[in-house]
Amino acid sequence: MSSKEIRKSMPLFPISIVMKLTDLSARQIRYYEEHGLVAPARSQGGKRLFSYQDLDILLEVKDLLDQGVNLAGVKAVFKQRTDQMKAHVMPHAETKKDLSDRDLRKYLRQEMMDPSRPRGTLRQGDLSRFFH
DNA sequence: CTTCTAACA
DNA sequence: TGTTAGGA
Repeated sequence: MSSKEIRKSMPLFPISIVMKLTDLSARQIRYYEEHGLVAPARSQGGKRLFSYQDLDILLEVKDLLDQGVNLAGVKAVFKQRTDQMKAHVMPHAETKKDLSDRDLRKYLRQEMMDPSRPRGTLRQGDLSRFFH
């Protein structure tokens, strides 16, 4: 790992700072952590210490949420991204999930707008569940 | 005083 | 998500 990445993952700020920088409530930040979106380090006293990397992730989560994507959608976006990285490092494995963030969101919106799709029915496996 | 977990008039 | 209780 590069020294740059090491610094970006360095545990630096408490939740109060992250709240101001992301405009997210402590409740939301902890909630997103529960869902595995971020994994802040802990101080000896058990307090969360966020890195620039955590901050970056939280800012994007905030952005996606503001755009109407729900938590499942945010997870999908991140998963797609990690899968893409894996495919980059291990080109051999199946090169299926190489969609860009834009393409994925475009696809999801398209599905959501489909008139033939029964509205107001948020069942499991339904793509509309990635939105509001 | 700040943050944490757990829980819900 | 907000809020609150009870601790650390």
